[in-house]
Parts: sequence; structure tokens; C-alpha cells
Amino acid sequence: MTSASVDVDAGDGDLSFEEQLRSNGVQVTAQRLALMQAVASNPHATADDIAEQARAVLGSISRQAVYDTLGMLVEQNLIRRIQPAGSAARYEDRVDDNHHHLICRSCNVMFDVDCAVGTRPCLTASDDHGFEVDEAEVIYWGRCANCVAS
Amino acid sequence: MTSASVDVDAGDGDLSFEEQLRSNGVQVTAQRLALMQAVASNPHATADDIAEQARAVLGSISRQAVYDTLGMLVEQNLIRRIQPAGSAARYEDRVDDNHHHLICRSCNVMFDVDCAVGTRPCLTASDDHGFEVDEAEVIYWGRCANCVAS
DNA sequence: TCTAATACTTGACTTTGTCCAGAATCGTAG
DNA sequence: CTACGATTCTGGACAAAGTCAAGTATTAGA
Repeated sequence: MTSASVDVDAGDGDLSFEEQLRSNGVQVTAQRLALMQAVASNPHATADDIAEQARAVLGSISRQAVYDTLGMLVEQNLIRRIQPAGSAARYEDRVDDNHHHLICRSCNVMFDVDCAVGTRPCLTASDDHGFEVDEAEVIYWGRCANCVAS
Repeated sequence: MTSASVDVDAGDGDLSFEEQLRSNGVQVTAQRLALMQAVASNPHATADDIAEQARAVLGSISRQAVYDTLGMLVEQNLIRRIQPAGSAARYEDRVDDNHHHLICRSCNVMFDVDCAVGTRPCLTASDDHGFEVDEAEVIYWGRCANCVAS
């Protein structure tokens, strides 16, 4: 197992990936560090993309470890999962900043957009049916400049 | 093939399912009528639920016909597809009225909610990256009253 | 250093959906 | 009413994205 140094600092308030894991009370492993690195350096990637990138660092990693880890990171709120219709789940490391996504129906590109309506937009549904709402996910669907051109 | 009468009127401006199909220039078949009926009487159902319900009317229907038909209906804007993270696509017959969805993270129930912000809420992203945006999909995530109780 | 708890690997399996070729059905024109 | 071409449906193989379960390896704390 190559031991490439994967503690490039990125993301959550200047904490290294290792510190992020420790402060959430979970074990630190080479696989986790490599996956966090992969997510950070490759926003909106699928589990598969991320696995491949991690593999470039680690030599190999099992599919199961990838899913387990991504799931755990989502649970710890260290990364965010987005699952647009018609494509595999995607992951990103921007968390807690209430931004949304703009997706092209033709080519599937995806951009981040800050919400127009302020910091917690749309978080109040007109009738919440007794729910405890914790997130309002907004996806803007359309066609990107490139696809419109052709 | 049983010929149960499946032209119960429902949905799109008082047009029967048959009329809806004809006015969109597509053929009318028993399978399509049964599927439209199933979607109408079972909002937020998955393709599988819908197939099963249609099967109760028709005797049998192939998976391919189900997917083809649902896809066609979505394309004709006669039904709408919603694909929340972590579950199969769901279908509903409320169309063109810009409502959104409230989903329970624990039990996956799904409710309709009219948007708080007016008729075309959030349709303007702060920066549209040159996109032609045609829809803003909003999903409120949370826990339903039942699940909060336990 | 040892050990219990946690994480990882491997491989089979499930679910959701797509592709293809041939059979059946629809709707129009005669 | 019948026949014909176009559309739709069937059935089976296939594919992608995940999940399950059992055994092995690694981590972190005593």
C-alpha cells in the first residue's frame, strides 16, 4: 500500500481531513483520507469517479469501502450527497452553506449556485404536514450554454 | 386480455385518459390507459407499484411497456417524474402547477406542498451560468410527525 | 504490545432500468 | 369490414448502482 501523503488541507474550516475525522470520533484510515481527498478535489463526482481517483493513490480499494465511507461522511455532515434524476449519486465537500445546483438536461453538467433568496431560502413550505424539515434541496433544470448552441 | 373499462375521468382538465393521449397524437392502448389510471390513483408511486397496479387490471404487462409508457407520458407532460435520493423514481399526475415535495428521511413518505414563495418560486438562480432554466425542483427533507414521535 | 472494536475485502445478490428482435395491436385508407 | 404500415408490446439478456454477509486486517486505547 503506497503511503502517499494525503493530508492536503482543504474544506472544513482549515481542518485537515485527519482532524475532521478525529473530531467526529471516527477512525482514521488511509482509505478514508484518500476518499475525502478525492471528493474535495473533484466536486460533483460519482462514487465510481471517486473510487477511481482514490485507487490512483492507494493502489486499490473495494467498492464496499467506498460506499461505506461516503455514507459515513454524509452522515457526519463532512460531505454532501446529491442525487439528480437519471444519474448516479454525486458527492461534494461544500457543506452547510446552503447552495443549490444547476443541471443540464442534455449533457448532465452540474454547477453550484448560491440561492437567490437569501441564506435559508424556501425552507418554509406552505404546509409542513407536521414535518421537522431540516433541508430544502433545490435543483434548477435546464440546458447549458453549450447545449443550447447546438 | 380483460377489457375492464378504464376510462374513469381524472386529472388534466376533465379530459379522459383516452382524450389526453389522442390530443397528444399518440396511440391509445389498453396498457397506456391502465398505466395512466394507476398513476392517477396512486400518487408518488414507483414504476414497480404502477406496474403491479396495472397488472391487476390487465392481467399482465411487460416491464418494458411500463418504462416506455411512463417515459412517453413524462415527455408529453401528462405526468411528472420525481427522483429523490435513495429511492426509485416516482410518478404523479399533478403537472404544471409548480408544487413541490416533502419527504421523510426515515420512512420515505412523500407529501405535496404548494410553494410558499408564489407561483414560480426560486426560478431565478443568482447566477445561471448561461443556462436556459426551465424548472426549479424543490425537495424539503425532514422527518414526518410519525417518525419524530418514535 | 495486546486486544476489542472498527474498518476493509471479496464475491454474490438485488433493484432499477435499458437494449434488442420479433410478435401483436392500432388506426387509417380503401 | 378488411388489409396494411406504423407503432407498441413482449420476453429475455444485459448493465449500472448499490447492498449484504462472512471473514480478514487495521486502528487506537489500555
